[in-house]
Amino acid sequence: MTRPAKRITSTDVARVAGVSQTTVSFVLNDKPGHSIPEATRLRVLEVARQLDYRPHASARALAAGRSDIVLLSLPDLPMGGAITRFVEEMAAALADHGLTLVTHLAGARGRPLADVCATVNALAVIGLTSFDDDTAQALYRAGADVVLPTRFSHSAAGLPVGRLQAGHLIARGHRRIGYALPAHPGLREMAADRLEGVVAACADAGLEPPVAVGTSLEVDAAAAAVAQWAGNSVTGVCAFNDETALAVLAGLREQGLSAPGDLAVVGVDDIPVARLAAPPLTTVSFDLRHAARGRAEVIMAALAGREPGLVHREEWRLIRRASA
Amino acid sequence: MTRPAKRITSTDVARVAGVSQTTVSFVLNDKPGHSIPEATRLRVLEVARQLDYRPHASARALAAGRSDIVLLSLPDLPMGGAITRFVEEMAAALADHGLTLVTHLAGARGRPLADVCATVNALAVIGLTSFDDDTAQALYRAGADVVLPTRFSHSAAGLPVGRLQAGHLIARGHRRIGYALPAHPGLREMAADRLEGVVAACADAGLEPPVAVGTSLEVDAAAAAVAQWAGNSVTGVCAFNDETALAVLAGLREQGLSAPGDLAVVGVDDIPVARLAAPPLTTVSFDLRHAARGRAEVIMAALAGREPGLVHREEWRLIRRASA
DNA sequence: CATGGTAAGTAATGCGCATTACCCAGATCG
DNA sequence: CGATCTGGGTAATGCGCATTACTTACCATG
Repeated sequence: MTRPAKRITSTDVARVAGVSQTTVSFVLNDKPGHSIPEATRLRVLEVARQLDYRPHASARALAAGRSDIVLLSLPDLPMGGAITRFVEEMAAALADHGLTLVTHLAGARGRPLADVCATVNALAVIGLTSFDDDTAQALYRAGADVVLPTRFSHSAAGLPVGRLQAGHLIARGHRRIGYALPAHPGLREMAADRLEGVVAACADAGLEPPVAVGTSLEVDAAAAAVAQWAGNSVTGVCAFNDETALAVLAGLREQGLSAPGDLAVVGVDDIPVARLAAPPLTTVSFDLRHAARGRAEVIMAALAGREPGLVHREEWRLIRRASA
Repeated sequence: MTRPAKRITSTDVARVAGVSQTTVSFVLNDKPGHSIPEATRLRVLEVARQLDYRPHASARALAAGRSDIVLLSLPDLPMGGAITRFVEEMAAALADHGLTLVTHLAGARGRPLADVCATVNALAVIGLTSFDDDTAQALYRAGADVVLPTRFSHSAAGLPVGRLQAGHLIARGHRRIGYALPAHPGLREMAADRLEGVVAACADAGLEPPVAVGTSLEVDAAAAAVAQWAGNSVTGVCAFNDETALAVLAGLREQGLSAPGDLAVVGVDDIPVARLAAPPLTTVSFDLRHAARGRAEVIMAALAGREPGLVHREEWRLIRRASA
C-alpha cells in the first residue's frame, strides 16, 4: 500500500507528447477554432491515456472560473425510496454531461445553502421545490450561474399524477374520493400539486372535491384518518406517495377494515415494498431514469443559455395491483 | 433577478481590513506559529463577516494540494432507507468537520471510481464494503490521502446484528433458524457478516446452523424461500434487512401462512414502513446518526494520521413488534 | 516580390488561495 | 554600542489549468 507517484499534470502529458501544455489543453478540451492536425491530436490523446492523465478539477475550476458541480438542495425530510432513486439517476445523467452532482441536506444541522454553494463554487443549484427570491438572490451572489427551481414534481407534472390516481378510482365506480396528505411540512408543496390533480379529476367527473386528510407514518394517525374518511363515506383514497399509502393500509387494518373492500387505496412511486404490501399496492409510477435525464437536459440547456428544447413527456402510468 | 457582483476574495478582505492577503489567510486558517495580535485578528474576522467572504474551495484545494472532499462510493444497488439515512448523517457529520461528502454510484453507467476520485481531487475515499488491493492502489494513485474500507457494517459490527436477531428468536423458543439472504450481489458481503452472527448465536445455543436462503424482493421468490424453510422445519427467520423481511412476510401471505405463527420474522434497520407492515415487523435498529458520527471520526483520525481513538460502541437494539 | 492568409503551434498570464521567505522596528543582551 | 532576537507583519511564489496574445513556416495571389 505505498503511495508514491506524483499527480500527472497536463504539463507531463505535454512533455511526453512533445508539445506545449497549451496544445494539450486544446486537444483535451476539443477547443474549436484552433486547428490541430489529426496526428498531433491522436498523439496527445494517446499519451494522456497511457499516462492515465486526469485533469485536476480544482485547477480547472479555478482557471475556467466555473466548476462542474451541480448542487442539489434536498429538504431535510424523510427521503422516500423514490426521491433517492431520482437523485441517483440525476447524478448519473449529469455525469454523462461531465457534471458532478453533489447533494446538500437543508435543515438545522447543515450550513446555509448559499454558503455551501460558494465554497464548492457550484455551477448550478437546483432543488426539488422552488427557491424563494431571497434565496435565489443569495445563490446568484454566491456564484451560481443557474438556479433552477427544478422541482422533482413540477407543477405541470403534479397534476397528471393526481388525475391518474383519481381517474382510476372513479373508473372503478368510486363516487367519493379521499386524499392522504403527508404530515411532513417539507412535502406539502409537492403534495398540493398532486392534490390539485385529484381535485380536477373529481370536478371533471362531477364529483365533490376530495376529502383531504393529513397523516403521518404512524399507525394511529393513519387509523384516525381512515375514521375520518369513513365518516365522510369516502370509498377510495389517493395517497401522496406509497409510504403514506402503506400507512393508510395499516390504519385500515388497525380498524379491522381492509382494502379495497372498505377503502380502495392508490399510492405513488411504486417503491420496492409496494408490491409486498397486504394487499399489494396499486400505485402510479414513472420512469425515474427518464425523468432524471429530462431534468438533466433542462439544466444543460439553462447552462448553455438555451431554451430547454423539447422536454420529454414524462410518462406516468398506473400499476394495478390489489389495493384499488 | 440579476445581480452580477463579483466574488469576494481574500484580497478584498485584506484591502478593506488594511492588511495583506497573507495575514487574512493566516487569520482565517488559524495558522499556528504566527503571532497575530488579537486586535488584528478580530478586525479581519469582522471584515470577512461583513463582506460575507467565503473562501473559494477550488483555489484553496489547488493551493493547499488537498481538497475537503470525501468521496463515498456506493454500490449500485437498491439503496434501502437505512443506507440513505446513513449517508445523510455522514454528510452532516463530515460537514461539521469542514469536509464535504460527495457520493458516487458505482456500476456500469458511472465513470470508474479512481477517475472520479482524481477529478474531484478527493481527500479521502470511503466505501461501504472493503476495496480490494488493486482498487485501493488505484485510488492512492489518483491522489487520495486516505482510503478507508469503512464499511457501513464493519465485520466487527455485522456479528452483533445477527446475534441480536437470532438471540431473540432463540429466546422465544425457536430451535431451527432460517436466514434470508438478499438477492443483490452488492449486498452479499454485508449479508455474510450478519449471517455469521446468526451462525454464532445458533452455535452458542447448541442449534444447527441456520438455513440460509436467498430471495429477491419479488413475492414469488420469497414464497419459494418460505417453502424451503417450511421443508426444513424452520420456525423463525432472520432477514438481512427490513425490505427482505417484508418480502418474506409477503411470501408467507402468498402461501396462505402468516407471521409469527407459521414463521417468525426479524428484520434489520427499522425503516419507516416496518411498523406499517402486516404484522408490524420486529426488527433490529441502531442510531444511525451516532454511527455516522463515529465513522466521521474515524475518517478524521485517519486524515490526521492518528489512531481512531475510542470508537463509540454502536448500540443495536431489538425492536419488538408483532412479527416475531 | 511584397502582401496577406492560414495552419500549427507556443509563451505568458492569472484564477484565489496557502505557504515560504523575507523585512523591519523595537526590546534585550553581551 | 553593536549584535541578536522577536513580534507583527508583507512580498513573492506556485498549485494545474484555460485562455489570450503572439510567433513562425508555409502557402497563394495580385
